[in-house]
Amino acid sequence: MKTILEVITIEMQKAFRDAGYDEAFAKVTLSNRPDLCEYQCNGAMAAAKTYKKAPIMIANDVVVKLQDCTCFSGVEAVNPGFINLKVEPAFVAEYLNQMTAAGDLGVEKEQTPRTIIVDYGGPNVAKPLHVGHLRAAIIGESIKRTARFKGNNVIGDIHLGDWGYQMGLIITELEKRQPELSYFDEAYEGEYPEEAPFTIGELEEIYPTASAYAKEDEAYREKALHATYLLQNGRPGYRALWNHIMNVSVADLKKNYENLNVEFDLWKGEADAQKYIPDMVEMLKEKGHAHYDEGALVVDVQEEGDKKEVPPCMILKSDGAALYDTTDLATLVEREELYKPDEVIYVVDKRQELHFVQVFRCAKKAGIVRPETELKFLGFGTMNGKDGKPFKTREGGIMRLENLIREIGEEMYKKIMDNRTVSEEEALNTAKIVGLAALKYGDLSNQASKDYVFDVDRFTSFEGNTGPYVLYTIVRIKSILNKYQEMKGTLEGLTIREASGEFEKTLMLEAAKFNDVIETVYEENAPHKNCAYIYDLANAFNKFYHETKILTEEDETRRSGYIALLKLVKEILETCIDLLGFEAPERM
RNA sequence: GAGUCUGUAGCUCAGUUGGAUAGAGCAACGGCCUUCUAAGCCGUAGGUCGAGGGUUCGAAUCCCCCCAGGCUCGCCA
Repeated sequence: MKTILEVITIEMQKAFRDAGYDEAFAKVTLSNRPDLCEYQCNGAMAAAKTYKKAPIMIANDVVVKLQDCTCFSGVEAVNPGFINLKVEPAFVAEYLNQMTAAGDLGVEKEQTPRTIIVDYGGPNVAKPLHVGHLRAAIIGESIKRTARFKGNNVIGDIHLGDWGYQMGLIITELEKRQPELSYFDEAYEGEYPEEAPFTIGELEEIYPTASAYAKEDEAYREKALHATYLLQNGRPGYRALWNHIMNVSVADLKKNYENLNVEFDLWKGEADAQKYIPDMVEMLKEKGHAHYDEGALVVDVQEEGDKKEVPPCMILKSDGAALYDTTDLATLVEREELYKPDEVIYVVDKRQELHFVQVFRCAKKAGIVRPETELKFLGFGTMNGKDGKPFKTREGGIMRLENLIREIGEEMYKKIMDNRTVSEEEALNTAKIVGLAALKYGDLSNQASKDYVFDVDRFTSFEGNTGPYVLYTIVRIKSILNKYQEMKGTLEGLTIREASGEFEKTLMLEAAKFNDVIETVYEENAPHKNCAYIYDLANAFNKFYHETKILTEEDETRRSGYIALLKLVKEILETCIDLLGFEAPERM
């Protein structure tokens, strides 16, 4: 169904036409003066130049034509030329009833669904997830869910860092520790064991150890590089080890992302793209896109209008090895072949912007993707500590993600046990849900592209504009609805009535914004606007709640109207937080 | 050095893409629980929107120039 702004704009367009003006000026927006009106149109001022007329005169002409419109309870032209609109309570109630009946709250699906790949996550195997991975996961998940809600075919890809030097390092260190293993015997021709010769804990220790050795010991480094080379060229023992590393590591990653309520459709990685590299390099050379410069194979991506020099896209190093650019390009080749995406969204640290500019230009220039394929870079800022510097543990180290999540969960658990008398088990479960909401809301309520201050104390205080506040609001609504259902046996078949009070009308107008908000959040890839909206809606509800006796309302028509409204508000809030990637508990 | 992003209340952030009197939360102060969950609600105080110039009916928003800070700048990812 149409958004409420669209409905009102259509009325406004009609009025502009009837008054003899171009309907293009009839854009209606939310009012920025809620004391004066609920919606407004500033088109008369924009039209003043075209028609060489005072804006107020145009506004007056339009207002006359709006007099019979049943949507409005008040239409007014105000100097210098604002058109102020107050909507009829019955109109809003009717709109909300349509939303209730419409399924998915009346959100218009994409007419021609597109295939969208969201590339987020990007963890390296054999390394623990840390706070640096948090934003990609949280933001990417929300982008994915929103695009999917709008009816697109959305594929989330974790894009593992599972290839290259780090693997050579691990293999080298393993060989040093357990040279007797069959993986290192070149003459060995039997089956390799099914059990990995290490646990995830050992693996996480092996990599940093090996990395440190390699920096000090040149021979060790050479060995690791050679091991990388042998792995990439298919030495069976190394491939078998690689499989073990992958299995052990991916199992652990899945557990961690599950705790974050983040789910990938594809667990592809850099390794999957490798087989596309030789043909791609050949193509780039053949078509004349690539040339050698200082020994390396590069593709120029400088374009006219660039304010500064854009370095070429590096395809092969002087020693013939592939690079970051190469892998990302080959991944696009793979994606084009397997999924033919209309759009690929990269949710990565904004510091990688230049790299992606190079890759995107090269991919377009060389025809790796179709000209109409949208390649989007969604760079996010750094998560800083209270001191404004990148977030660290109290000891100054990098914070592991599982520790961060656990700390927040424990903090929540304490608060819940302090406040309420619930069973330990329920408190633990609730703490987990609320903690995750605090974490995600805290992140998503900031503009993704900006750095933000991650303040555990603030997020766990759950006052004001926080995830827990939103959850608390939902829980309150659930509680009322449950009680009503106990009395009446059902919550079905209720109708929202026109508002009888100011707070109720505000709440209804806020609820009616939902479709417009989702549209904006989707188009702009802006989850923080989703957060801002649910905060406003939660506020509107809490104000209404405070001044209205809902369950004890004696007029049953009015009471069932309240309940119908609450049911819709709850559904909106739950839908919104689902798009943000968290959920509400039954009680708090 | 070049490019780029950021600068809004003491702190953390919004600001509907040029609209009317710049908004929230936290922190501070004052009120509201025998009544649907007080993790809530109401109120007070807090601003030269980094500085200056320009564009126009109108600028936190667009342009120019400074100031301060972050980030990036070919064989790492």
